Formats: sequence, C-alpha cells, structure tokens
Amino acid sequence: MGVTIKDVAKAAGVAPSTVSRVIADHPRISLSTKKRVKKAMKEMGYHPNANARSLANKSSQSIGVVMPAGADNALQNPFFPEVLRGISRIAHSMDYSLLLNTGETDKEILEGVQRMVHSNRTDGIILLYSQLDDPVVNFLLEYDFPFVIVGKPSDRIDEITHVDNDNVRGGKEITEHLIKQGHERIAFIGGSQDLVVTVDRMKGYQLALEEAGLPYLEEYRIHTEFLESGGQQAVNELFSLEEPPTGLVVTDDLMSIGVVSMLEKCGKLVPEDISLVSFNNVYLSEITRPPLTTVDIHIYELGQQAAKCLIEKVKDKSEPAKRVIVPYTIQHRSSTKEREVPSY
Amino acid sequence: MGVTIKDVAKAAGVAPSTVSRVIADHPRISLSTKKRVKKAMKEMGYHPNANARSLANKSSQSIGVVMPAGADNALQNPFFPEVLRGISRIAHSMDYSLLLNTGETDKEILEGVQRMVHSNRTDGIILLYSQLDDPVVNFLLEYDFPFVIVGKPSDRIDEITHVDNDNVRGGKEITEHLIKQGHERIAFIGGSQDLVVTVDRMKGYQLALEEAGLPYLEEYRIHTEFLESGGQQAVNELFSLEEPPTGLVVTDDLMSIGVVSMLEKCGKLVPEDISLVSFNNVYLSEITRPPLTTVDIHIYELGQQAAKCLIEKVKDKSEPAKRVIVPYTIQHRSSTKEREVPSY
DNA sequence: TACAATAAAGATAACGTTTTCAAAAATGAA
DNA sequence: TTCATTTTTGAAAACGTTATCTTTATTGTA
Repeated sequence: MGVTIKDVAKAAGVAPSTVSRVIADHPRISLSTKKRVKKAMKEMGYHPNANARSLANKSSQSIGVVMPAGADNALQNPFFPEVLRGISRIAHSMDYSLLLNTGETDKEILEGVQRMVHSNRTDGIILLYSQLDDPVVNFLLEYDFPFVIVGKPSDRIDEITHVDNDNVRGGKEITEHLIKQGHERIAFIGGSQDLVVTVDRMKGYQLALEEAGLPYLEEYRIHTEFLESGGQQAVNELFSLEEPPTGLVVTDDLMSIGVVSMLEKCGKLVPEDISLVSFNNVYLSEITRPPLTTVDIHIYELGQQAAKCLIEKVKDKSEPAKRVIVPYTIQHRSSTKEREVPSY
Repeated sequence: MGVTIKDVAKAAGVAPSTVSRVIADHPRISLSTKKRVKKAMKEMGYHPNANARSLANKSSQSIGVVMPAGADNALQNPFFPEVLRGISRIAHSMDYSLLLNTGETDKEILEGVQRMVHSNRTDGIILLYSQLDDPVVNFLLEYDFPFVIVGKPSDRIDEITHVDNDNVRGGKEITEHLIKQGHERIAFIGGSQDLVVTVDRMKGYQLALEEAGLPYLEEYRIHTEFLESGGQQAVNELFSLEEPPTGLVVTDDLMSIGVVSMLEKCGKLVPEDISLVSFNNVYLSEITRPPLTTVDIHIYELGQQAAKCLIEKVKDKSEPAKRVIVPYTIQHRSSTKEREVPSY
C-alpha cells in the first residue's frame, strides 16, 4: 500500500541505502543523486515508516507525558493543557511525538508508564507532577530511563533533572505581599501534603511569617483535595476561630475560586473582608471575580523547558541531571487590599 | 539489551514463532508448551517490542488525539483534560496508546496529523473540535483514514462518525428554562461562529425564542473569542441598549465566568439583575459564584464514546459511519432567577 | 600514466516481530 | 498395524528502515 524506500530507490535508480542516506542528509552523497532521489520521493509521495525506523534505530522519536491520577477533579485544572502546550511546542519543533498517559489510579499510571518504556514506544518521559515516594519515579530511576519532572522531586533530587519554580521563595514573597499590606493573621489553604509543590509553597509561607514575627499556627493551615466537600467545613472552622485570618494564601488558582465562593457563603468578601493571594496565573484568575493576585509560574515555559531537558537527555544519556528554575513573576490584581488597622 | 522473543524461545526450547503464538494466545498451542513459554517470559522479564510488532502487523495500537490550535487561551478550557480522561480510560482498557497532537496554528495541526498518519504511527484519530471547512477533516477523508469527531462535522455528516450532544435541543431547552422564568429579552454570547458547536447552540436558542414568540435580535448576539479584550466592550454595548436583556445564554462555562465578571463591572449582578445559563458543567461551574445553571454535556462520556467508536472502526474498516448522541442533563444551580415582572 | 587517496554508491545484515507454509507428532479409524 | 486426520511445532520470509562493509568511481599527485 504505502510506498517504501525500495520503491523510491528503484524509481531513482539507486540502492535503498542511498535513499536512506538522502533522508538522513548524509554528507557523503553527491548533489546530483540527492536531487534525483528527493524528486522521486516527492513524486511518489514517499513518507518514512516510523515503526521501521524506530526498530532499526532503537529510538522512537517520541516522548511520554504522564499526568497524575485523576479520580478527583484535579485534572480539570487548566495547568495541564498549558504545560502540554509548552511541551508540544518543543516536541513539534524537534520532530518528536507526544505519548500521553493518564489513569484513574496510581497503579494504572504506573502500569502505563511501564508499558511505555518496556515496549520501546518512547525515548523519555516527562512527569507532570511530583509526589512523595512515587513508584513511577522509582521505576524510572531503577530502570535508568531518561525522564524529567515538572516540579521538584521528593527524593534523590540531585539525580533527577527537573524543572520547577522556586516555590518556597514564591510562597514567601507572595505572603510578604500580604504582610506588607498590614495583614498579621494569614492562613494557608493548600492541596495534599503529598504533593511537593504544596509543601514548598507552605514552607515559603512559613518563612515569611516567621521572619515577620507573625504566628505560624496549626489551625491556620488547611489541606484539602476535594474543595466542595471538605473545604466548606474547613473554611467555616477557620472563620469561627477566635481570631480569624484576614489574609489567605491559596496554592492554586482553581482552588482560590472555590475558596472565594465559600467565603462569600460565610458572608466574607474578597478583598474587602479578607485578602487572598494565589498561585499559577491561569487564564481563569484574570477573568474571575475578583481578579486574583497570583504568582505567575509561567506554565508554558515550564513545559518548554521540560521538553528541552528531556530531549537533551534522550540524545545523550550521559547528560548530567539538571535543575532548571523558571522565574516566577507576581501578577498584582485585585484580590488583596490594605488592611485597615482597627483603631482601638 | 532488551530480551527478545528469540531469547525466550531459546530458553524455553521452542521456536520464536511458538513464542509469538503464545503471546497472541493462539489456539493451536499445547497447554504444556504454553506454560513453559510463559514461565520463561516471566523469568527473563520479556516485553514485546511495540515497534517491531507494529511493523510486522501494520498496526500501531495507538490512537491520535488532535486538540485545536491554541494560540489563544482556548486550550485552558477544562473541557480538554476531561475528554482526554474519557478517551484515555477506554484506550487503556483496550491496550491502545494515546498520541497527542497540538499546535499553535491550523497549519501546524494539519502537519502534525499528516505526519502521524503518513508515518504509520497511529491507527486512527480523534478530533476534539469541529470547525467549518477543516483541512484536517478533508485530508483524513481523502486519505480514507479512520477518524471520529467529538462534536458535529460541518459537512459530509453522514460519512463521518462523530459523537456529540444534541446541542440545538440543549440550547433550546436551556433557553426555555430562562423563558419559563419569565425572561423575555434573552441575549446570546458565544465563541467563534466557525465552531459548529456555537452555531448549534445558537440555533437552539433561536428556536426557543421563536417558539415563544420572543424577538431574535441581531444586537442580542455576541461572538467573541478573546473574552478579555473584545468581550467587555460587547457586554457594555449590550447593556447600553434601550432594552437590555434580562437573560443570557452563554455557550461555555469558562466564558460564563468571564461574563459574570464583566457584568459586575457594569454593576449588574447575576442572578439578581440578570439570569445566566451556560454549557458544559465543568468542575468550575460548581465552585464559581454564583454556581452556574448549565447543561451538563457529560464530557467524560463523550471521550469514552469517541474512543470506542474509533477503535471499532480501526478494527474493522468496513464499520459504517456512526453518530452517537450522548444525552445531556441540566444542572440547575443558582445563576438564574424568576424575573420580577415590572408592575406598570 | 600510474597509484594512492578519497568520495560515492551498492550489498547485505541487522532490528524484533508476525505469518505462511511445511514438517513432525499425536490421534483415531479401519 | 497402517493410513488419514488433526494438532502442534518449526523454518523462513516478510515488515521498512538503518548501518556496516565492500566495491566502484573520481580525484589529485608524482
């Protein structure tokens, strides 16, 4: 059915190997035959068979992308399409394909990854999340298979190339923004503590508080994965404290929207009654009400960098483990407000 | 490096072809050798090489997924991860891999698709969008390559298997909801008219209006892709009309959030001053303020059905073009309100 | 003009499967 | 037993490339 390298060879009056060399742009090939072959290829509508190529090459020119398990609504986070876009950009420009892996459970994910690498379908893998003690990471490490993490590895950090933001500094800086505005009771709402990104951002929050001599209170920290169910109660509790917070650091824009909405149910307005800062600067954070002051982590760039690192590593396995920190910027919008100091 | 079928054969004392048959669970193979071979496979950690397989088989056991061009923020729509999840679910269960294709421009997308199919990397393709006169569709059709559209084809509808909602009925029904609540001046805000989904939903809107004897006005229709820039102005105009609408049909939850926010800038509250209904029932629409009354199109199910249809088609090319309509349901939440009839 | 270099092209063996065709082994009927 | 079936296995040829050798053609130099 398809036209093969042999057909082209015959048509151009050369050997298949010559055609192959033309494809690979091999130097030792005369201009005249190169032209002749290329003409034949074009005329016959030749397209190399990737599978045959991969087989001969032992390289698939494709990179696997692993999304976290999505039993909950985490995947609806616009973060993912956005990194994907960045990755895709680079992959496309380097002629790599993208192999996607998702799953409902951690087990499914692991199986998927194993299948990918065992079957030689992919040359390297990008992990779009980082959690404590991830079996996927262990597998990849043990197998000595090229991979990069978007985020910060929970372990063996020097052996794993990863691209991340400085989330603790970002957490610190955004918290300081609240502090500068006069807030003294600042709470933290974040996702699962198994996610490295959560603990980093929280660490930054803690640092800022301590440096400013403000209290870092247990009851000011909420961790919730399912905003709708547990979240409301947690927020209720937070605001029935004797000294409820006036500032909120939330680890994710999507979550922030939920929080703002819960707050309103409690009769609290953002930013009038309570200031809120957030992370990611997803498109949403611009169009929601109020527009969120949020640290822009440059998701697209994260994706691009990850893809670049991976491809480097794939091309040269001896490439050392790298860490790329893409700088964040703070998007000041209107979810925070100078705190009016009560005048006793 | 990897252990091959030959190694296993040698270890089990059989021919490679026998091992292959064991893998394929061929009937004509004795239980004893089957066991012996399986044991050898397990012991040696054998995993079939997908590329070799694809080459011999002329089938890659993977399906390509095409996302729309993402120069704007459209891809940040949680719709995409969600369909992807549905597709992935089925693909995984049928042992198919997912090949992802995105691009900044329509041209890039087309190139990507062509590369995928020419190179034999994929057995079939799922298109996650449907727009007027799509060169990708034309290519696929001409090439007679298996594909399915999530959405409604703009053309040659009987030749293209697609899975869709009944968007005109959905549009009609949700508009009628507004009408039942006493609204008589209802406007429509949607995305690009090149998107089939937009025109369908608008058609439903129109139908409902006409059936109720309400005016279907040009100046009540807004089409905008970039909500942030053009949108605000459009909304302003809408509400500086002599008779501004009291109800709004918006084609997408994400867009709705933007609209609600713009309305507030104009001093209009949802649902107090204006009722709004929407489409998709993305997680967001539940946590935003107000929670949106929206038609739940069952995105996950769309994805699953699409994957199923495609795999059927891939396995048997003679499978006729199908249309699957996944039923929608309406999620009543609190973005609409009974209209207080002004008492003259 | 002859002889080494060097450049260009061809032959052929991988790469790891599947599959067709043929051979051997087991079974059953006569 | 023996011959015809029927199972079960093996040998070998695809599948479409790439890459390693050779071989042949083209230079340049003495």
